[in-house]
Amino acid sequence: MTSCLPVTRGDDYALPVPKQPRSGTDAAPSLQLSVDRTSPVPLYFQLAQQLETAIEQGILTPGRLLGNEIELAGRLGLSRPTVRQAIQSLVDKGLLVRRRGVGTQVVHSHVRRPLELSSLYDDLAAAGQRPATVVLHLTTEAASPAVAAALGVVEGVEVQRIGRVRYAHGEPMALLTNHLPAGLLDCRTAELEATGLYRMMRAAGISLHSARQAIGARPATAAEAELLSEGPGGPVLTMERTTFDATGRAVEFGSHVYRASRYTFEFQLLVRP
Amino acid sequence: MTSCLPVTRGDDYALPVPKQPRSGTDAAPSLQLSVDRTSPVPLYFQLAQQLETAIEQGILTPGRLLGNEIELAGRLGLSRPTVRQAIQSLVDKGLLVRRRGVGTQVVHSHVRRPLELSSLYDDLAAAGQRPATVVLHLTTEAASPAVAAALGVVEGVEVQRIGRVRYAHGEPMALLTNHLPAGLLDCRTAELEATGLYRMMRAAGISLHSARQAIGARPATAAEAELLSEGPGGPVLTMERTTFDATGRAVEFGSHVYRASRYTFEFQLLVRP
DNA sequence: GTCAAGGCTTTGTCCTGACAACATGACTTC
DNA sequence: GAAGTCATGTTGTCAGGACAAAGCCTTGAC
Repeated sequence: MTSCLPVTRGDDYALPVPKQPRSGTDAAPSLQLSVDRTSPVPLYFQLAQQLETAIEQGILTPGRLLGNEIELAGRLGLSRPTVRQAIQSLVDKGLLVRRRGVGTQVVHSHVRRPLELSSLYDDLAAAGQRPATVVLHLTTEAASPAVAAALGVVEGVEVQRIGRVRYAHGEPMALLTNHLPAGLLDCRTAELEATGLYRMMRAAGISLHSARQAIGARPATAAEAELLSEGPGGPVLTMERTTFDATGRAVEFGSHVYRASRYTFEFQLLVRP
Repeated sequence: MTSCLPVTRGDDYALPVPKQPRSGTDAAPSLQLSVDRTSPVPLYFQLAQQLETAIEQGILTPGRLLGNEIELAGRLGLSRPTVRQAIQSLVDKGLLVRRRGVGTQVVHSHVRRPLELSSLYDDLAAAGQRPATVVLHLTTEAASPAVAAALGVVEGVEVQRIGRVRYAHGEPMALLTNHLPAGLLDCRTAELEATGLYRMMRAAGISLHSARQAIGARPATAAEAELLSEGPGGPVLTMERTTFDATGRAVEFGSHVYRASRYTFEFQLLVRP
């Protein structure tokens, strides 16, 4: 267990005016950072997590300069590449900004999390809206041309089809239709109604890697309006998504319809330099 | 200029069956990679670009294994960290997948580009749809509560307001309303009608860093329907976006309305592990 | 007073070397 | 024949050092 004390370093005892650390934004972090070398968790990851929580908790305030990398490495007993790797991971997340000749700075608020492959179930649960699900149908059928193209399978091959209504606070929010390659996931109605599809897939060892999405809008059909308790012809948000695993095989094709009056897609995104 | 020849390495002259490189997916890349040490372009970046174009052009086919990092470094006269940095940048883009003990593999098709901070103008131009713009108004006004909150300024402060109609192939596509902090950008109608707002901002040295977006839908108002040549009450897609620069200051707040019958948001996204 | 030159600080890039963790296939043993 | 074990190959992690490039501030000259 390597630890490090707060306050500044040892170059503050000589000069009367000890040469402020340059930038107007105060530096000299008074945080306690430490790494545990006996832990199997990588050192750079330990450091990154501690910095991230410090930012989240407001201990590292926006605009604040981190100490320079060399000094930080020395304080923690790490090498500079390790510290750089930790910082880089937070830069990739958009929490820090580096400027050569200046230092590394905490980004000025606002930025929270970049866009992730979100699941409606988790989003609702995180927002405290008690999600609930009713399975409308759960069948296997021959892949239509559109489904076959999305999943990258031959037309007419057997695929699993899941139809659900998702509720929040007892109100219908969305109509979810999903197609999965046959045999990929052992779906049962009880499970589908208790949790989200992505959770089930992850639990089954399917690693979600990337997805292709299209978001649009159109008037609701009569059947959709009925199921969503919406006026006929009212606008609905549509989202089509094909999800791929790490090897690039499509593992899911979803075609979802949301009540426009109750739902919007919100996300954050970063510009890569 | 360090260069490297195609074909395999020198361990193929002894054994009758030269011990295939393990995996079923063929390895032994026959690509020509080279780095120019006199160039100011970083070595890792040169390598990353060459690998990326090789993947885009299909020279590196999906599922194919890259040679291992040590050998690749040796062939190019680079060190392993440099090669790793190049590979890592492509992993971050979703083009490659690493698996410990196995190797680095080209991702299996589909994946193209992750979501970027896209500009409608550039998107249309890239799709070959000749975008055109008409400026409706270009004024400065006192910030409304909503605008002030989005831009992080005090209510009532002067802000610039831009209203535009964006056309594609002569058809109206979207109504764009943007608010900018006063004095940030010298906007002129001629420029606004010739290019996109983001291009102007980048050209003015404003670095776009991150953005917060919300996408929804609603019925069009009478005025919107008129401007968009859409039936009254027809569904429109709405997008609100606040863009931040590297220091976290809001540089733009946009409130856009798209014809749902003509436009959908399409994007790719990655899951970070 | 203004502008240019130089020095300092900090991150960016790159190298060398080493060991650990994991996946895979072949071998051995039961 | 099946299961466990070992060897091998690959990426993951980490150290320590060196120089380059860029930003910022101070100093100096005009």
